[in-house]
Amino acid sequence: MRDVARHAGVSVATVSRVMSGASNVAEATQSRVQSAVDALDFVPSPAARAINSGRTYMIGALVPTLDHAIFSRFLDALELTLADHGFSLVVATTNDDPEREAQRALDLLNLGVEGFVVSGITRSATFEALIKRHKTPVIATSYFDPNSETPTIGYDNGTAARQALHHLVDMGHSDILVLSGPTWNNDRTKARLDALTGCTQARLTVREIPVTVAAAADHVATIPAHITALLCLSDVLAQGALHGLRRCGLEVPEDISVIGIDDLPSSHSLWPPLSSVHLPVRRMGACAGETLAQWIETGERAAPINLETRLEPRASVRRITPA
Amino acid sequence: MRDVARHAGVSVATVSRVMSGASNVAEATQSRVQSAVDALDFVPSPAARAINSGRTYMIGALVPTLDHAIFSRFLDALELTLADHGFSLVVATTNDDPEREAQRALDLLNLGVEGFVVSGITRSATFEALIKRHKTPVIATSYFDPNSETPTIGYDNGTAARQALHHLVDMGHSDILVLSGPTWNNDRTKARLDALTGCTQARLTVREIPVTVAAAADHVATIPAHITALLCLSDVLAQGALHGLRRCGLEVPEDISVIGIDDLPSSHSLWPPLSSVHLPVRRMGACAGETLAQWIETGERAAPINLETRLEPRASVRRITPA
DNA sequence: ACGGTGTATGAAACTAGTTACATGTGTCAA
DNA sequence: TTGACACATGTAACTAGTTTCATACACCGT
Repeated sequence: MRDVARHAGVSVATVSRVMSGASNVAEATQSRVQSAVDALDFVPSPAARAINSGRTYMIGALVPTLDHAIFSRFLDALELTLADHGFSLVVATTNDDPEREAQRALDLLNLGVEGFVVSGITRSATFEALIKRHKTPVIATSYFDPNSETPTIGYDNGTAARQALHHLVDMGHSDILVLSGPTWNNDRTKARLDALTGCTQARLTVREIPVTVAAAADHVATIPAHITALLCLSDVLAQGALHGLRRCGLEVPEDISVIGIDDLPSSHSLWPPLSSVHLPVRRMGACAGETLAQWIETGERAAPINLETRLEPRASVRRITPA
Repeated sequence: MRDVARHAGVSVATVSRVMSGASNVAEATQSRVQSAVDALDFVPSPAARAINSGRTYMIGALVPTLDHAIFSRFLDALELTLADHGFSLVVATTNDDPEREAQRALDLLNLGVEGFVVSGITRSATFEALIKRHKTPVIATSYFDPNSETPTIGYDNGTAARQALHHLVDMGHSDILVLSGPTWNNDRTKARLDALTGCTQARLTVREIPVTVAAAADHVATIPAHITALLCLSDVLAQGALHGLRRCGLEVPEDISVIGIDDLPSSHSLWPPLSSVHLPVRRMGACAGETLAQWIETGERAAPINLETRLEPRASVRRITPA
């Protein structure tokens, strides 16, 4: 900038004024500075600006993975909303590992993020200490708990699981196999599972497997004969189950009913169309972005928001008369 | 930092040394500074560090959308690789709009990104001018062109389209409907389409529709009777087509064959399993990350990389004997 | 006792901007 | 003609750290 000032025969203050939307700089001076800027290919340093304004306009998002429709939809909506508020989104993946989450949080803090959006409410002590120290706003998503210390913007995973279960029960099913992803370090899955156990209307058998199409497809080969319905705690598992059942020569829903949770965009165009519980992840992303932007601008801590999940009954669940 | 120095009874230089991995600071002084840091909850300013080092360790990614498996897989791999090299990923979506891409690029530049990963090779003049000025490394992906001015790391979209076409031709199909997404502002789709027109082994009818399951499902209701195969330029369209054909009472592949391009993870577990051309997007993400990191560290311009696409023949294409 | 060497530390100059305050000039009204 | 005021601009003090260079002191060998 000193160079530009010298080249234009003005002071650095004047160059600074021109660079940041000149308020009261003479027309002539303005163009003289602009020429110098062009001649020297001058670009102002973002870091230097940030040091003065104290702002970076960056938000960090910590998600288990980007390679899953549920998180990428969420992030898409989040990014769109944040962009509207002048914020940019820095993404880091945690693979559901709290230690890695804490490490990546530190990285983002060292970048200068002004706030965080994270998945779930379980965080390592390191992470907790970090955000307390930096006084960084954090919003937890994919979860709803009005009493959580960090504001949650999401849905009640227990309710979602119960909606799926009740649908199966309503349709006459009582021998149900629950296909779950790992509950280790995953409070969303744990909440879904916890809501199911203790249910007295049906006999539930729970199986914990990796959340992949292949694992679910392989697993359904070993389903006990008395099972009439499959409750998959995520649509990816349900898709795998559908595939695996077909491979075993079983018809859905004639031989066995299947329901999922997530309602991925592709689920309704499967064959048979997959019954599922819709999770409002786009809305969640927009809400989280809006709320976090507000929090940062006003300094007022965000309030938790509960978004409703919705049962989407489709053809993969059949009504049966109990034996 | 001045406060910490005063509190510990040392100079700012010493505090600075302690904060950045003390090399030669006396044990006693070190702990005295640490106490002061803890007492005052001091956290160093990333902006001030950046201003001195001239580094931000941020990479910007510009993609059409996050809400599409092909881009989110790519970004997942990219983020993982960049993290290994100490870089963080800032994501911005462009919706395939060059003007918006340029705007978002400017935003990211004002954040201080040290490099860009973009989709395709078509950029607005504004964008071009911007990166020339800032001398920011840019890598174009999802495309391969060894002669492009910006290095490309990706696959040949024309080859991918031809692989799909040749498979259909090999299986005896000559009356083919091509379902394409919009070519407007999308050089990847355009390249695929261009590779097909001029083909003499089959009669091609091209239809351009939005890239959604619903649009494809609706469209297949109007397929001319003589068509024996559907070539979808993306798996999302193929999935929609599969769904729509079923709705029309047509069997795949008995009544009509369908092939896609992308090979989304879910495609092989559809019914029927979808034949497709596999695009190595994970590898592309890893390569792009690796290469860009190298470029930034060494200053040596990256070389283009061509990744092979691969035909995945599955059950959705049937061999027929030409009438 | 003296000089050489090494380590620990501080003062001040640096990174690249922004901004408060002072100053100079020109216009207009009293 | 002079005071008041607006406007344009420069000076210098800020933002928050890093780094160079100088210095002080301890230790060791002669």
